[in-house]
Formats: sequence, structure tokens, C-alpha cells
Amino acid sequence: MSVSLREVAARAQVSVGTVSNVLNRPEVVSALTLERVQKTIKDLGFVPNAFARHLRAGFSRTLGLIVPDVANPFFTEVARGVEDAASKRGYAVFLCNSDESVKKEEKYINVLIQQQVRGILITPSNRDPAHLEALLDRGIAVTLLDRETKSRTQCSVSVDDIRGGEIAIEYLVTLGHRDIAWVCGPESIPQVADRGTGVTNVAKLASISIKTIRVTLMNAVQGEHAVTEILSLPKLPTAIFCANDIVALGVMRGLLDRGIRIPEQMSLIGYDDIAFATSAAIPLTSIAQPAYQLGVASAELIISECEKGEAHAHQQIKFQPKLVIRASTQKPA
Amino acid sequence: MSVSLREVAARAQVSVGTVSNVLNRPEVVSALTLERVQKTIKDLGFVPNAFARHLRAGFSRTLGLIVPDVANPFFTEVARGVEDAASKRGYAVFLCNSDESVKKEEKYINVLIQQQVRGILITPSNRDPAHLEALLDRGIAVTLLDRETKSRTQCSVSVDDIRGGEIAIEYLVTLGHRDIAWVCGPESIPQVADRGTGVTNVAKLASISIKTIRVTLMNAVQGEHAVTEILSLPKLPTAIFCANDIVALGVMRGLLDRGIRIPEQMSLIGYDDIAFATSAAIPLTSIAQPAYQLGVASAELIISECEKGEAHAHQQIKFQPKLVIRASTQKPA
DNA sequence: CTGAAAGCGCTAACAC
DNA sequence: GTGTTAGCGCTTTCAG
Repeated sequence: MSVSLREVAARAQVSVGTVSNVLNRPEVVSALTLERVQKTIKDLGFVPNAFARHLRAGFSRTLGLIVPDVANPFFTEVARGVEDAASKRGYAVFLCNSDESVKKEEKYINVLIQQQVRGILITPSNRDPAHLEALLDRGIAVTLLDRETKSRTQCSVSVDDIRGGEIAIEYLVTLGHRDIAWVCGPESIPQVADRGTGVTNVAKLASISIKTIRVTLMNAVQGEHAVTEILSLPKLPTAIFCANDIVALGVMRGLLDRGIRIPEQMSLIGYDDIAFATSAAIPLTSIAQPAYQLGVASAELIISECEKGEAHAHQQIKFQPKLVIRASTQKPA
Repeated sequence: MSVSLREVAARAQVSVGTVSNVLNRPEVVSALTLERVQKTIKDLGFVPNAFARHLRAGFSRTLGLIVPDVANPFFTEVARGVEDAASKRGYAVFLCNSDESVKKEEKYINVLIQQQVRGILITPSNRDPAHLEALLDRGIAVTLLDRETKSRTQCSVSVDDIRGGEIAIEYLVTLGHRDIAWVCGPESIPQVADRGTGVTNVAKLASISIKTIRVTLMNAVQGEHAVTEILSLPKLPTAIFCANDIVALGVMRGLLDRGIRIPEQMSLIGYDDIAFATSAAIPLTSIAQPAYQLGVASAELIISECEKGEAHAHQQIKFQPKLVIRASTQKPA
């Protein structure tokens, strides 16, 4: 079985305390002892037991990351950022997939508490994540990811989703579109709601009315279903804006299957600018978000909170989205 | 800070042993005490400290999952399967991304040892994963994922990659193609090597020669680069088979950018059948693998190994790949 | 600079 | 049925 610190100590003819010092404060150990113990550690293949260490310390060097959909490339990019930044600081991260379900989210939070994570990065599935408050009492740092907070008790890293919605519609309006459909998910998802607000803002300014098509889950199949609904609208739109690229890709498929040409007959714009947007049947115009940086920033923020403790000042970081024009949009016919 | 079992005991006026019994062997506690203690647990918001529990037990209920590329939808599907199956059995899983690098792989293995995972599911980046042997000595179960093993000391769950390579080329040959390019990654990646073997098998049988184009990393950018090489071949192929869909999507983009029509001028076939294959510019013909089931099967296998111990019989599960025909392939001109 | 010993939160014998 | 207690592997005073 695995080698314990005690065995190392015995073999190196020193006490357990000294071995511990070699591990944690090498500067306090004499060069000779240091070398001998380090050699023994290597020979025996000793790896310290994080449980014991953290049990003693009262806290761990692990983080939890809860995202609504790991299958969404946007979130895998975020996750990469988190992991890279965390591992640079010596933290391990549990990646959890809530599938946009509050129940699963709570389940995972519980698992993470049991695992004694030091902090949780989360993209909550609903607007008012009350269950997150309890974490702070437990001494677990929480930072919101891809989601703003007004609360002064936590950090957040987000992208300006309202602005993102505005950019998309502004662009379509500039092209000359006045009949636009907005395909979005449940209002309870903050990103969706915010992007919707952006949509409405610009619609008012340009005095156009926008049809809202709501899907229950943000996936491609639902996007495909949305097409039926769009096509049965009393007045056919000339452009469609989707709440994310996955849904947009589904809509694209639905449109193409029915022989509707993009962008000649219908402009289409997505959100997230995932890598696959480029490879789509019609390369997809999209609103880009700095996913990787989002992950990095949030990990650094939460680690700083974990380590600085009281000295840490909560901050809300907000990135700006960017329009990426490809082949799926043009002037209306 | 967090509530300990001792505090629960004090509040409920019982001993710590009894609280522990409530948690782990409720049947041994009297109904009255049980109820009182459970209520106290709830009131106090007590969540057992997994560290302490596992330190005592000597093992944890966590698994590690190391994949070469989380950004690849194939592996996120696998991960979903693993996570669903694991969480059903009360296990938490650490998802790690090796980026096809042996070095990162070793680093993560070390992290997982520290975290005292009970078992590791891994898609190793090279053919001869000697560093995995050491894990068994530590009492950590290892099962290979998407990768076969001859070793009788571990389980494996894989897909018949040789057959997958054969299926692809057989199909192209049946269509009438005799000049085929095989775009693959480093020979050191077992899946690549096996699919290559399948390619060669059928090439010999059909007495055709196949040009191998090797890319260094299995991503879309590399796929796009491969196109230059393909187009400078002395004899232009009529079909291209790529080692995975991501690479194929890159190749598709490269081809399309140069005005080469698919499938009229060039047939293209990928591997994995990721969801985005359907949404591609030209819906991509691909070799499908049961990714989710792969994940589920491997998680169940490793958990069974963890729990049965000696009684566990190592097994090698092998799934069969399937051809999925879409619009990117047809007879040669 | 090194050793001895207490104790982190919990489980599992073993007493009662 | 319930209480008591040793000890999992480690860190950290505190002595020496």
C-alpha cells in the first residue's frame, strides 16, 4: 500500500517532524538532513496524503467548478482556463455538470462541501442562488462565473450580456433588418434574461418589435424545433438571433432542411463564438466572449480570496463581448 | 466555520459514536435517537468531513478521469457517462485534461494520488504507460478508457479502432475510391495507430495505396494545414479519411476555402461522430463510437473493482464502431 | 536544528 | 443501544 511519512522518517533515521519540515519549510532543515530525507522520499515513492494534511490544516487546496453544460464548448474553454490557472497555483479542481438543473446543482454543492473544497466557482442555474449563502458560513469562498453579482460578499467574473444582446440587434438593424426573431432559453437563466434585455433595449430605440421564441433547454435539438415555431409566425422574420451557438446551429440545420437559404432568405446570428461556429454549414456570425480568460480570471480571484482571507477585496470583473461577422448574416432581401 | 460531528453529538445529547452510527449504520440505532440526531444534523447543517472519514477508512469515494482533450466533444460525452454512473454510486470525480502530453498526464496522476482517489480512469497518451503500474502498488485501481490492454492487472473499455479504420476504408473502396489520403496524428497515440492499422489492412486487401498525412496535434487548425500537404501530393486523392472529426472539420474548412467541392471533388470522412458533425458545412460522414456508454461502462467497472476487491475479475470490454453516412462522401468523379 | 506529542474529524472495536 | 476510546497521516507547537 502507500508509504506514510512515518516510514520515510524511520528509513531516513529522523523524526516525523523533520520529514514534515522538509516538505513544508525546507529552509529550516540542515542541508545534509534535507538531502538525505529527500532521497528517501524519492526512493520510497512517498506522496503526502492530502486528506491528512488538510484535515490538520482545516482547509484543502481544491476548488469546485460547477457549469451548466460541459458539452458546450464555451464552458469547456472556461474550464480549461480555470484548470490552467488553478494548477499553476497548486490547486486541483473538481469539474461538475449541473445540466441547468438546480437540483443537480445543489447535489454537487453538497458533494463539494464533503470534499472540503476551499472555494466554488459556479455559473448558477437560477437568478437568486440563495443556497450559495450557506457556503460562506462554512468558510468556502464562492465566486460567480459568467454571472454578475451585486452582493458585496463575493466576487464575480462575467461578460456584459446586456451589451452582447444589444450588439447583435444593433448589427442586424444596421444591415436593415426590422423583423427579427429572438430564440432564447428559460427566463430564469440570467445570461438569457440579460441578453434579452439588450435585445429589447435596441428594439425600443429602433422602434421595431422582436418576436421571442423560448426553448426549454439550450441545445441543438431544441433549436431545430424552434424553426417550426418561427416559420408559423404571422410575419416571417428576416433575421434570427439565438441565445447561444449550439441553439443557432440547431436552427441553422432546421432552416437548411426546409430549403431556406442562409443568409439570402434568413440571417442568423449566434452567441459564444465557439470553435465550431467557423466550421458550420454557413460559417456563423456570433457574439464572442473571452471564455478562457473568464476561467483564468475567476480562478485567480477565488484563489486570492482563499489565501488572503480578510485582506481580500471582493471585486466584480466584467468583460466585453465582441461581434464576429461571418457568412450567416447579410442585408434582408 | 463548519460543524463537526462532535458538536452534533453534544447538541443531541448523545455520544459521537452514536452520531457516527446514525450516519453509517442507522439500523443499529433506536428509532427515537435516530430521529433526534437526524433532526440535529439538519438543524446544524452538518455535512460530514470527507477527509476525516476517508483518512480513517483508508480510502475515498472519489475517482480521477484523465482525458487527452476536454474540448473534444467525444471526450465530454465520455465524461458525462462517467460522471452520471459514478454519482449514482456515490462517487465524485476529478476531471483532468492531459492535452495529449505525457508530462501533464504524470502531473495529474500525482495530484490524484495526493487526493487519494480510489481509482483512475485514463486514456493514456502513449502506448506503454509504465507509470500506471505504480498506481496498483498504491492500491489505486486503474482502468483504461478508449484503449485496450493486454495486461491482466487492469480493466479496459475500448472501441475496436482497427475495425473502425477498416470500416471507413471499406466504405470508400465500395464507393469506388482508389486514391485515398489518411490524415492522422502521432503514431504514439494508440487510437491513431490502430485506426491506421485498419486502414492498411483494407488497403492491402483492395490493393490500393494510401497516402498518410501526419499532423502533430489532433485539432482543427492542424487539419486545415494538412490540406496544403494533401494538395501538393503527386497524385491528388479522391477521398480523405481523418483520424477524428475535429481534424476532419479543419480539413473541410481548408478544402472549402480553396474552392474544392465536397463530396463532388473530394469525399471526406471523419471519426467519432460528434454532435457538430451534423451541423458541419457539409454534414460529415463519420465513424460513430458509443461515447456515453464507454464512460458509463468504465465507471461501473472501476467502481466494481474498488468495492469487490479481490473478488473482482478484470475484464476487457470492447465496443464496435459504426459507419454513419452523411453528405460528405460519394462516388469519385 | 531536531524530536516528542497533541490533535484535526471521523470510524470501528469494544465496553457497558 | 449507546458510550468510550484508539488511531488514520499529517502539521505544529514546544522542548531540548
